Amino acid sequence: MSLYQQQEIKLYNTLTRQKEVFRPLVAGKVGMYVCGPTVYQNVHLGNCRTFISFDVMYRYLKHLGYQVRYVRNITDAGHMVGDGDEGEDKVAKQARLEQVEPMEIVQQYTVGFHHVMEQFNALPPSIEPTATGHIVEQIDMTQQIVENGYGYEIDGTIYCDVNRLNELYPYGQLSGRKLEDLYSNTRELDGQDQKRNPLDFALWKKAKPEHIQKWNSPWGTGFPGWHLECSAMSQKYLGEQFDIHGGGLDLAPTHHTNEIAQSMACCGKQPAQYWLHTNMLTVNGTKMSKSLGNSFLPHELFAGSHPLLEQPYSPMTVRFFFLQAHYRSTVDFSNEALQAAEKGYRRLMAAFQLLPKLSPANSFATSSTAEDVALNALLDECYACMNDDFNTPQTIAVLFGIAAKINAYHHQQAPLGDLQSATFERLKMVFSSMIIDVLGLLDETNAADSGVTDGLMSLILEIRANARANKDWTTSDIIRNQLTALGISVKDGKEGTTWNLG
RNA sequence: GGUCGGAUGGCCGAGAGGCUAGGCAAGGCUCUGCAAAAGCUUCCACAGCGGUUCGAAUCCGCUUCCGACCUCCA
Repeated sequence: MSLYQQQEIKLYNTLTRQKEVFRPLVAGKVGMYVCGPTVYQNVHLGNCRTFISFDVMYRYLKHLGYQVRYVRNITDAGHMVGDGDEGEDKVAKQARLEQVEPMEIVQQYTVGFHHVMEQFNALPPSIEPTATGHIVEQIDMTQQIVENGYGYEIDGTIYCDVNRLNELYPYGQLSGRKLEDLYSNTRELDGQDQKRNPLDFALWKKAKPEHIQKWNSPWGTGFPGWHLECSAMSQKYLGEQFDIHGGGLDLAPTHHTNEIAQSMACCGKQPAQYWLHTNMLTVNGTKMSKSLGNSFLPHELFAGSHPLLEQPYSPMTVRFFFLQAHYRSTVDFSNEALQAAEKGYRRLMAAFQLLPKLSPANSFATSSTAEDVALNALLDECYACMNDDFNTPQTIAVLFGIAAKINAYHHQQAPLGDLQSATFERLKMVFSSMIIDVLGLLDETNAADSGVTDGLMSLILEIRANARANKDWTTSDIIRNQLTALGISVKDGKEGTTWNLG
């Protein structure tokens, strides 16, 4: 029996604006699509937050035993700079600015993106398709939409007919908007004259002669509209209908709304059962965004090399910081908050390190005790919290409760022997599963651990133990102070001396 | 302007009609050669004004502030 058969997940569906019980289309399998980055610049932290949120969902679903196919695209064409249809392709523009091939831009920033996600310990998705690698699929989908009567061609560009689609289903549903509201707020933009209606959007665009990234199509030379790649690729790898579609909240009103439009126009089906949206990262209460220029690059954060940063923050500190807020809430970046997260993360990992060293003074309980019941309740709660729309902050709160238990057992402030043997095994399994497998936290505080370091530390601490036995406090304190200066903290406990980095 | 979402203790952040959030910071106690760590403990918050209710941070109105989207952004 898989864990998922014992756990009922509820998740907040943007489409219905309520929490719903998660039931995959195919029992035991989950198809998840997340809108990935446009690779024309360094990823910034807002993107990272979104991908870390979905990484935890992916990890948790896998932990529960689901077979998950996680598809996250790389946008390397068709994403426009500026307003309307006359903007320049982002990748092409960057290529022009850096005087290199578009594919060089794509390569450079894709590699950089992967590197950063690896630093954050995010698992790679199952499939990471690119827009340029799926031009044929996008042309096919456009043709199908035209055949179905929801697309029309004007001078080599194919538009999606939003008015007609709205007869089929409520077009603005995902962002809670009605078509007339959308129209009343449409701005008059240059270059939109050829569309029948301002809300119509391009499926395929005619390329100007100077355009670098372009392909042949039934309508002449052109390139796909930005929204189309996600529809075409999710359909190819996950089917016409799949379970979860995710992305940043800012994608909901336009990009995801149009993805739904394309799928409805092509297949007459809502592509995803559950739409999940992560909220924005803010700095001083304002959305962190590329265009506002208030974003830190991940490496600036890790190095502390940004005027707004008082110190470096490690990838795991940042990951932990993100997970201490729910994915649907905004998170505000500040030095104070990050420093608090850093200490909390270390506290949690210190307990994690103690866990394998625990053993009961005498023997385990053979029947139920109050302590045994209390601990089992905490372990159950970890799952209950994750099941509740992947509530990582609550889960972490429970993990801190468990950490306090572990600390108390270790310092013999509470008797480990009050647990039953099976409960102790469960404690070890659940605590490390939650921290390592589900939350994806690496034990950074032990990162420099190696045979040599361990050996040296044992030697040093043995010398110090001798000094202490002789009440040679001077030597003892010199050793401890020097180690502290090196970033190694030494803690003398009843059961001996322990050390760790940081 | 339209639509949507927020305002929680010194700070960050969960929760969502009665039941401890949690982390960080601060105070006290225990332990300790000293320290650190740890455990216990104190600090009982929900923007304002009305209303519903036996009971509201949580529901309903109004007010004030803030943000997001409506152009590109995760």
